[in-house]
Amino acid sequence: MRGIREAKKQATRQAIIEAAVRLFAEKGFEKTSIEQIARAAGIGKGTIYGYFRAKEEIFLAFCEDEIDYAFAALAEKNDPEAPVLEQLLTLFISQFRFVTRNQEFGRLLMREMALPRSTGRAQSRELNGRYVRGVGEILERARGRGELSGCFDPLTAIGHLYALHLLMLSSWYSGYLQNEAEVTAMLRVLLRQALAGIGAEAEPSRAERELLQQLQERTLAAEH
Amino acid sequence: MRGIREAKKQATRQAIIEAAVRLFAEKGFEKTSIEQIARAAGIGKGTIYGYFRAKEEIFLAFCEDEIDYAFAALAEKNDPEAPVLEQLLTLFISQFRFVTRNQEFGRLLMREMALPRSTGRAQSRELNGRYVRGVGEILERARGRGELSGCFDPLTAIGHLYALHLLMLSSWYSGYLQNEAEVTAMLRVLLRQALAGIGAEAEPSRAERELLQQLQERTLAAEH
DNA sequence: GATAAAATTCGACCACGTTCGACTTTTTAT
DNA sequence: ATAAAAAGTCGAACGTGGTCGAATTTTATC
Repeated sequence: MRGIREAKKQATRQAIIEAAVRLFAEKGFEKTSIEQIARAAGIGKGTIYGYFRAKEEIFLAFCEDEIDYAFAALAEKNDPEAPVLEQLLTLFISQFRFVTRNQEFGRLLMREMALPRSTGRAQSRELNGRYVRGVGEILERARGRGELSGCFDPLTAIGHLYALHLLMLSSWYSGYLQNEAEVTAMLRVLLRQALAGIGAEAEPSRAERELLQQLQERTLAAEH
Repeated sequence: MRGIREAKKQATRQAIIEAAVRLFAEKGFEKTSIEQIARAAGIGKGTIYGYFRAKEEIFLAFCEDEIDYAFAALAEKNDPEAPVLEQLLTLFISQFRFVTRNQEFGRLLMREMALPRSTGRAQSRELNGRYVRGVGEILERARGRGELSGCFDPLTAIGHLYALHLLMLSSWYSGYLQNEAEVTAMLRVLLRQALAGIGAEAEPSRAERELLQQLQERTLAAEH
């Protein structure tokens, strides 16, 4: 019976994650102690470190699961034949919602994903890679049906789009964009512009101009 | 004499920063304890918290000073009549060098700037704002001398460029870009494309294609 | 100059994340 | 079946960042 250990181990691991997530959601990440998690999971404090190297890792493990789920849900919701702009918007907004459902969770996750410490690089790249490939597929399909002019470089195109995704999250966390409506409007403009560079058409609009004006004041004003 | 306090206060503050920076550079941020900083600054542990609310804040105060200096140095080095692409590159690379001179410093700083906790928003916006305005000025000058077609929106243009700056740093910390040469080459391509969208011309190249190919493998490959 | 009020300093203290090594349970080898 | 090895468990102990209140120094008032 080689399996007794394996089975227990997975069960314990899951128990830790579940206890942790429940407590994190209740009281926040920083206000939840390792000891409380251990108690809630019915194990000793030190045992946790046999499963996770640090408190943060428990949280990231949970995020990985959540992201799996979110991507699956997205794939179901997304119409692979919709205009490329709409598909990208769906992807970005879904990421936005995930990240902002709990602000603290999202910040920790994004910090680890976008600016990982050297020990977290592999994890970061795995998560980023999934995202990047998601964007790539959308672009590839759009090219396949002629929506994008053929002469674009997939890597740099993805780069631009990924950059906008970072910009969106950063703007949200810095307070430049304050709600989903603003985020959506801003993304629409920026994505359209980026796609124009890639090889779709872009036109300005009216309500958007107003938002831009408003944001301009919020962003460019010097503080002193 | 109302000044005795003020003078001492500034001196102590500076002493803390200097001691902290020296120790951070010697042993790293996390390996340096508050008590060690206090000892090195010749004061008690608790006193530090009269000047800074958290360990991290000591470091950020130092960064602000450094950034002042870096921007001043940049303004001196930068040729305001050079092609817009070169000016942007100078700015981005200077940021890159600052941030990567000490990897750990840079990561902490960028995390605080790009994804601030709510208490750090003001600080984040102040630092970001400086950067954003720097980009804006470069664009404005370029437009003034006709290098950019007049019909671009300054805010979204800055958005795209700022996004690329985030992308660059994230790619470096995730290990996708591994040295300054790669960063420079990649930035050149992406900036040129972004500027084309804004209203300059862009053409591909040869050596760049090779790098892109190489990066594509590094970035898009699925891990399993 | 004396005294009250306010600001500042300090290290003992607290709670926490992480490490350690003694102990228990499971696996492997004979 | 049994012993040795390996893997896993545990809470005491350690070092840390941050708090607190008593003590000290500076400022304000007369």
